[in-house]
Amino acid sequence: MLRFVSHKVTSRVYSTTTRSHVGSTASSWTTVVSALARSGVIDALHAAVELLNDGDKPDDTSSVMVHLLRVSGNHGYVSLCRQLHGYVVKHGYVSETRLSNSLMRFYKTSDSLEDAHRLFDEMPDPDVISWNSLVSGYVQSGRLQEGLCLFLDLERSNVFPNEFSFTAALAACARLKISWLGACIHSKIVKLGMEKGNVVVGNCLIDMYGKCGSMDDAVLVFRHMEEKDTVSWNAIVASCSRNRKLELGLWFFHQMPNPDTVTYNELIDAFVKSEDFNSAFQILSCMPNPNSSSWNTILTGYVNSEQSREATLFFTKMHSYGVRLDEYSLSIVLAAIAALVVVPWGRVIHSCGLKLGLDSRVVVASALIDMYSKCGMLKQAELMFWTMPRKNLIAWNAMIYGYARNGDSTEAIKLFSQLKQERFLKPDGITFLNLLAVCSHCEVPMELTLGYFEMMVNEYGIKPRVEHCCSLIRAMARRGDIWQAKKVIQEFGFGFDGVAWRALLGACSAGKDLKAAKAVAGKIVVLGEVDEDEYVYIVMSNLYAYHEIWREVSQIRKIMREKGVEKEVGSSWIQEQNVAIQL
DNA sequence: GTAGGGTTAG
Repeated sequence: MLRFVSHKVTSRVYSTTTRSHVGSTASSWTTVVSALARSGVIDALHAAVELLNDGDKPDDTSSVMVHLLRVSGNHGYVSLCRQLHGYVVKHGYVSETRLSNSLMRFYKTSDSLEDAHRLFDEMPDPDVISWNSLVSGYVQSGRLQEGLCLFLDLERSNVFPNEFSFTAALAACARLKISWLGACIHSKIVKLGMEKGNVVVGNCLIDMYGKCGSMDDAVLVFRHMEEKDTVSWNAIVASCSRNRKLELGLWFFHQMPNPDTVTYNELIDAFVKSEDFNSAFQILSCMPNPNSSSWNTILTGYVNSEQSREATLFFTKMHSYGVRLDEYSLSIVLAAIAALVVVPWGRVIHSCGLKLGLDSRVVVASALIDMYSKCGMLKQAELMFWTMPRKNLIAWNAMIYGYARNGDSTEAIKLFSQLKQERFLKPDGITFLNLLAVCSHCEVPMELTLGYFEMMVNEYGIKPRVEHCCSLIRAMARRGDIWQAKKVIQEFGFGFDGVAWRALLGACSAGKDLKAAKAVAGKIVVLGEVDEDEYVYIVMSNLYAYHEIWREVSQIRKIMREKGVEKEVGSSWIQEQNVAIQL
């Protein structure tokens, strides 16, 4: 028995008319299907459900089911769709590829990628559409590696990939910045003669090369495209903006026939990235149809250039101008507020989110977790985290970071083990960075810390970055194991990275180990990175002062004065705070 | 009146 409860009360026109056609099944189903295609959707669904419950089976059941699934899926009738799936199984239509494809589309659009995948696995012969649907499902929900693995499975299967398969894979390569695979796919596209005659393929290639930092290749693809649409132009302007080629971007913009809002937003982004906020404002005030994104781009620019105060002022301006605030506006301004540590403002944005119905969106909720934990309000952060309806990895990472930042290693580790139990989530490089950070400045046994590091590399295949090694260095140095820490730097090939040595210097300084600090500072001098900031000078000067070697202290102060890296009032305290938190 | 794809803000 199927049960359909629509969102609104409807008349039963269709059910009565269809009832009168006793015996003429075909015509009633034709009525239903044509109604589904045009208007009167809800009535048609009611009629269809009644027909099915009456045991009235359409001749072309799979076609009718495809229609019903599409329409009820589009209208958000999730329960009805699942029941239709049951009907399909019960009446033995599951092995029909096009019907399964319809069901897959429903599952992936209703956030049940796992159900879509399960369905795919049960299909006797999936076609290229089944494959594309699943690959794009993974790519669109941000599970890029899994999407790419599936694409590679498709390549190995007996199904032949088409343009749609390649565009989905290229999108994943772009976001993961895997240019070599992107280039492989490009050559395959050329070999198959697909690079001409399909604008979307060209657009994806421009975007992929642009995101991978290969500006020249992006331009080359753009130049060779026979047909260009607005997206092609926007993609090339975006590539210029991303790769800091403001002049080139402007040049393309002036050639462009019909710029749209996205084009102008890209230009705003290009100016903001080169910290030319005045030009960005100018575009915002002159462009034809500014939207929330146009404003958000400037807001993001302020946050990224560490002008949090300006960001909050700009947000106020957005509000007073009546700009529609979306989930991104809220999450960006929350990042600014978190940096400024102003809880009352954070609360205002929280209630703003509640009012707009955006508070449970992943970006907003994660930003709230981050803001509350940066303001030391862990209980509030926890409340946000546990009440989130769908938690993605960003939310988990934000909460682990919250514990790490507040020095609660027990809770951080507990949450990490809970994350490991999650079926569809996998810790990433950021997760381990937060976890190792908490190990490095709390009383976590060294074996456990090393265990996490090895787990990251061996179990999850994550290549350690210099930041991961810095945490390990701090953890070792904290236990006085400066020379083992030094070995870590060299073992992982970060010997030429000033960041790693600075981390070690910080560790030496915390342990008041002057001898080791002198050696490490010497290394930084050799690397030629000593003039980058006053950090090395300040650490050494403080360390000499601690050991009461005043001659060296005044010597360093003299060098600092000469080089113009004068220590500002209070900056030493800030430095120490930074060393203490170091996340 | 059958199913699948791309660009911007995070």
